[in-house]
This record gives sequence, structure tokens and C-alpha cells, in this order.
Amino acid sequence: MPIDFSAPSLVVARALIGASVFVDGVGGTIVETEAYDQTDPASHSHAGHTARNAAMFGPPGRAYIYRSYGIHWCMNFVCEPEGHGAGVLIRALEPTAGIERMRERRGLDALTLLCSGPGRLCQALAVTHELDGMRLDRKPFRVVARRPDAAVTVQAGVRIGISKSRELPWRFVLAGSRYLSKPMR
DNA sequence: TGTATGATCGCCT
DNA sequence: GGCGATCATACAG
Repeated sequence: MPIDFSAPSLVVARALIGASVFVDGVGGTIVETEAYDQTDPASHSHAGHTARNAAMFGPPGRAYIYRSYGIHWCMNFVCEPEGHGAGVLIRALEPTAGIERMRERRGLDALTLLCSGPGRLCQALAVTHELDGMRLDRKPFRVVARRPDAAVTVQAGVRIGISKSRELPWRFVLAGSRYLSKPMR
């Protein structure tokens, strides 16, 4: 069953734990996500439509990619019906495919540092603004839902690196994963 | 193991 | 002019 990206970002963020994402065949299992939507002061979409966040207000099932701190790229999957300004930030992967290419791009050997953080995983998967607004069901993307019978334990907690709406438990992780950007407290 | 800092882009006030 | 949905490095204890 494909993932229903027209669902609320909280539902999609939870459903994505244990799913997989690949860009040109390089990627792995999603182990950490965060939900954002227009009601949320921490979201880029909160203040409305701008050139940067346009993809968030477009159709669901596409990528929203933005530059973070002027240096890194971060990738979201757009959710909810078109115009709602919601998305899920992909924060960490467990690498499973194209690991040598990730190592070259990251200049690192340590498996746990290749994709454990939103900026790191974009560098490892060569994600840039060129993919902003692109459909997730077309090349170069491939998103594979977790198996319905998969035994995954999803843990919820507060999001990382934000100053507004800090208390909302909108971060989701695969319990016990070694590949998180930070351990769940 | 932790705290501090610089890099540097786009949007906002 | 200020501030991030970050990360790597430098240093202290």
C-alpha cells in the first residue's frame, strides 16, 4: 500500500517511520521525522505562502526542500490536501543502499553519521533545491511504505532545533535506533 | 560529555 | 539588521 500523503502531517510522520526513501537508488530506512502544519508557529508555512515555501502549499506527495542556516539542505514530504501548507521533515535514515556513494559525498566512514540529521542526509543523497516541488513517485525518488505486518515501535517526543511550539510532541522516531540525529530523551 | 562558535542564505521586521 | 526545522570543529572539564 502506498503512503497516503493527503493525510494530516502527524499521521504521515508516524507512518513514515520504517518506510524507505531513495534518491537515484541511494537511501535507506526512515528512522526520524517531524510534523509541521500551518497552525504551527514553528512551521515555514505558518505565515503564509512565499516563494521559498511554495511547494508546501502545492499538491501532496511532493518534496519541499529548503536551505537551512544558509548552508545545508533539508527535505520534507508535502502532506494534506493542496493549499494546507503541511509537511513532514525527514530527519534521519538508516543507510541501506548506495553507502559507498554516501561516504564519498559526506567524506566520512562512520555509518551512523552518514544520514543522521536533516542536513546530513540531504548531502548523502545529493538532495538540493533542484528537487524542490518534485513528485515523490517519480524518478529520481522512490518511497517505499513499510510492510503492514512490520513490527515497528514508534516513539513520539518534542521536536529539535526550534524555538516556537517546543512543547508539541510532533517528533517521531524508530524506538532504539542507532541512527537518530539525537536520542529520544 | 558538554558548551561555544562560525559558516552564510532567504525571509521577515 | 536579525534570525533560523544545522553541522563541524574547538576547547573545557
